[in-house]
Amino acid sequence: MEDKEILRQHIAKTASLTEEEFEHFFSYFKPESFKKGEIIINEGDNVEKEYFVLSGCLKAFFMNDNIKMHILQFTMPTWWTSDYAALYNKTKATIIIDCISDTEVLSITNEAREKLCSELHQAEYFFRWRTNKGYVAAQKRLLSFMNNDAKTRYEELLALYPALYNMVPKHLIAAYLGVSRETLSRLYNSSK
Amino acid sequence: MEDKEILRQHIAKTASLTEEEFEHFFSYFKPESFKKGEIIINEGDNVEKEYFVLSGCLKAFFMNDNIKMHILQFTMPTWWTSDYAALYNKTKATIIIDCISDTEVLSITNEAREKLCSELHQAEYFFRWRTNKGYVAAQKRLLSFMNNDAKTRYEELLALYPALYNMVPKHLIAAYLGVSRETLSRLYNSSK
DNA sequence: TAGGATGAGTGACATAGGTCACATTCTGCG
DNA sequence: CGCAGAATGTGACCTATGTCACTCATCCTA
Repeated sequence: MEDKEILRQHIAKTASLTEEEFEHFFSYFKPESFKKGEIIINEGDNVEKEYFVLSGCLKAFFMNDNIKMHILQFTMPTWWTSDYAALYNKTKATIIIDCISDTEVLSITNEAREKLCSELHQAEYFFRWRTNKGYVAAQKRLLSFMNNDAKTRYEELLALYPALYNMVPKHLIAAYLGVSRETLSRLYNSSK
Repeated sequence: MEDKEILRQHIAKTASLTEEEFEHFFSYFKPESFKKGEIIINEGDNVEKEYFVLSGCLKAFFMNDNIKMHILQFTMPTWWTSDYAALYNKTKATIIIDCISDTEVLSITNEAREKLCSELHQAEYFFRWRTNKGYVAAQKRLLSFMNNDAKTRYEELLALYPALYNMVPKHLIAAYLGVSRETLSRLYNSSK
């Protein structure tokens, strides 16, 4: 499917845009491609854009003392990502976003999004609902952290994204679940 | 300060409304009062409203098997709360919101908020940014959970909301931090 | 095609934090 | 005023998970 069509269908789930409005909406986005391993946002960067993934897979993570990696999000096609704290507050990036596989995105700058939102009420509506959903998902994950042990979280994750199991290395899954790779290895070898 | 004024100043930090627009905005809200211990949203309820706290303090929490309580949020004056998963998706409440002290709020129904947002572009803008901030805060808390031990999280919380220490019982702070009350007690008695 | 990354499994041990039991305040209200 | 429940502190013990050290398999790529 064409880039534009992927975005169109994604937007259409939330907001109603005329053909003309969508063309305007789309004109603010810029296609970009990245290679596996490439870093899109690095710690300390000024963050200017957010990204809508068309194909491939990204991860957004925090590095603790250059030792431990904590993954906030795997970003699959039709999901959005950025260091939103840095993007919204115009501070330096504290998280890193890089490519688990070759990835194509549509990017939009903070400035362009705000312009778009002020020009087009339905764009504002769309971005409000996108974040609403993200907020609910973040709360749910927080609750899962507080309430469940590592094994339950592991099973939850696989139920939600079966594709991940074969797509990303296990030590990254461990970094998402907040356990060591050794513990993760023991968990799924014990549950067979 | 009058209720209306509190809301006005809160909105003004994000959005620009004319006097007339704010009157319209405000007309959708309804003042409500609750007593300490009163339950505002209970598990299984249909959730129709969200709440803007004027005075007092609420907590939003999840009960695990009627045994363990996990607190998602303490809601202090000028913060918003609801079971947003239930409110947005029109599902039954899975979290409980009750009053830590006598509390006054302004409530707005889901329906009214949507009507308001469609009528008034700046309202849409306001609610978009409110959730943006909530999302960033939720991510930050998630990261803190993954990255820090209980003691660090405890110190973080007190640094952020010194008022909480004297306002809410310690076992509730423990339920927010995701540790047992015994552990919390040991933490701050050891750090003196 | 060999050698160095990279990913993964596993045993031994350390430790943060949970659980249980009981003692000790505090506090609101009859 | 006094007492029943909350709220809190603390000791003893348990358990999930982390850490370290080592091994083995896989897969690039020079």
